[in-house]
Amino acid sequence: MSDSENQKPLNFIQHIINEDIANGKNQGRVHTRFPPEPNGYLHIGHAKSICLNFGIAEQYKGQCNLRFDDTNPAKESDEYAKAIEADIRWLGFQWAGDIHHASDYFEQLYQFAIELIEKNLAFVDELTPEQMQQYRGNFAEPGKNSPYRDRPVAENLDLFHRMRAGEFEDGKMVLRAKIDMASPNIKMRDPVLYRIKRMHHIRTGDKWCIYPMYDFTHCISDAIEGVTHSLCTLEFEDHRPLYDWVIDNISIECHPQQIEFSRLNLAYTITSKRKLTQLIEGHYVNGWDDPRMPTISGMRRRGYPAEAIREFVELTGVTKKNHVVDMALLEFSVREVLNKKAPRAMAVLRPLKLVIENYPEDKVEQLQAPRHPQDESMGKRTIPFTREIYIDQEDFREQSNNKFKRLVLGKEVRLRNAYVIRCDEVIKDAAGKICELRCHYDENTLGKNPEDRKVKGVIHWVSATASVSAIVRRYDRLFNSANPAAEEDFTQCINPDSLNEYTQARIEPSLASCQPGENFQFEREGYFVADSEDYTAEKPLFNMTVGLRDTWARMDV
RNA sequence: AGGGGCGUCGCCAAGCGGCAAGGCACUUGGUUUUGAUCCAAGCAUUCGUAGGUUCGAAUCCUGCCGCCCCUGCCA
Repeated sequence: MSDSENQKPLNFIQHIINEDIANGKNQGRVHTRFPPEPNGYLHIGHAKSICLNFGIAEQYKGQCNLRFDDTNPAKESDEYAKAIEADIRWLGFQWAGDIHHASDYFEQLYQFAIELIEKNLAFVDELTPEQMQQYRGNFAEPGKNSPYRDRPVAENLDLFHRMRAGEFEDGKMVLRAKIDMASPNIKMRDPVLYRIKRMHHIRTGDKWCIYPMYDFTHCISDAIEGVTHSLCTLEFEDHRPLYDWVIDNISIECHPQQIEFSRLNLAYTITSKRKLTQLIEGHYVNGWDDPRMPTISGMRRRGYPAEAIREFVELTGVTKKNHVVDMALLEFSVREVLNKKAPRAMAVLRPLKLVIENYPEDKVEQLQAPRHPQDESMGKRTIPFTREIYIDQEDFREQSNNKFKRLVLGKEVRLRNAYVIRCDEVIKDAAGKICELRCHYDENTLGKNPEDRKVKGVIHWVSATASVSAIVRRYDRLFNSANPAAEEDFTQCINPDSLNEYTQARIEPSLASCQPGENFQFEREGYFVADSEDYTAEKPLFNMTVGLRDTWARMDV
């Protein structure tokens, strides 16, 4: 087959970059950056930006910087910055060189502001925020010039200097660009460049009492770092003329190209930082790394491999269309990765005791089973087989039609990795609840099928006497609405059954000595991960990552 | 109202004037000691809509319709 037949189609950003390279722009150099504000935890939406920026740099043998956009000390913390670094590394990316910070450029930014003032392209304004809003106009009406707009350059220079020196109260003055109050693009109506804010900054401490705004900072930071392609989300499209205006009007060579793409929205989830915080503060979930959270840390604790997240992002593509991606695609990516790498094991979530009457009472057989049915290199594990075992309550019915391929009274079933058994008797308690099954096994069915009959069902099990008790948590979607953010009150559509805890679960012994964070497939159930926080050998705790694809559940029997 | 974007299968998404890729989901068969995996097959006479240009239009032009973003001293 030819290369072209296998080649993935390029996305629109790659087309732009290819054209830039063909035209010799930036001497063929490709340099991107991931610029988070350290004011919260990274989520699936950020994962897209990370994969895109680092991915593009990788593909074009360029570089991708990590730059913290730390221009608003009111919101930022070092704790967030550290968590962001860890999440990026976990996703499998490494930034070029040291970490950058917008605050590294505060002095240069200040000098560029002075340049704008000297060119009569910026002025110090004393309008109150309310006045400024009125002067800005609206979609229908053009804005009006501030009465302070025509101050002499020298006065602006003096005032700006004194703003920095701390002579004025917070909020008393701002530095504004002098562009066009009648612009149909409201972002161009003399945007604020600097505000006075006496706040301790996580990196510059109390050195500054004025802080530059995003629109002034971001483009210059990109240019200083030699970024060639500044990739951001759609809502910044209106900012692009301002991005270009700033770069065009200061003395700097590099002019990065801003390109906007659409955010990654996932059905049945939210990514708004405010709402995520609400989930935590309202104790709807147990922290930022709760396995139901769409945060990177939540997905990690849930057992999603980084590779699966990368693949998912790749599968969703890069365009300018607003879209909402099906959860099914994420789950597909997770299963695909885990199917290959997760060792198999057996665990019974809802144990039902089963006694094999023709099996000797103190006999224990150490059965061998492959860790992976399609990958012999993963080796084998040992599973003890005994007279008393547990099966799942859902794998037994007193009577059923032959669609039910599990254990039925009077019928046979295969115990996975072990023998064929037949159920002879059901024992119930006073309330009529099934509490024990009495069965017989066929000793000639280990590793082979009976010759005279067909046994179609296979169920999983663990030894009653040689298994370990464990807690297993199963998760379902956090919201019952496909678009929780659009609900009047998103907390009203929280799924009350998003967490199901099985406290009586039993696991095969090999699972009791694993490492926190290890992934497994519990056969016939799904993929599970040893909890990275609360797993101990004494009290094993597993989280369900995702269930197996289940065509049985779709049938109505 | 003004500005900026976007409309191709249930969900993503190629396509850039020559006769609708691919993935997910779904359906149907086959293999199987996981109702998993794997394998095979099916799944848009049609590209928001109405006109126009052309031998030929998802692709070009025009009008309309729909959705998203913008009136922080947030990023």
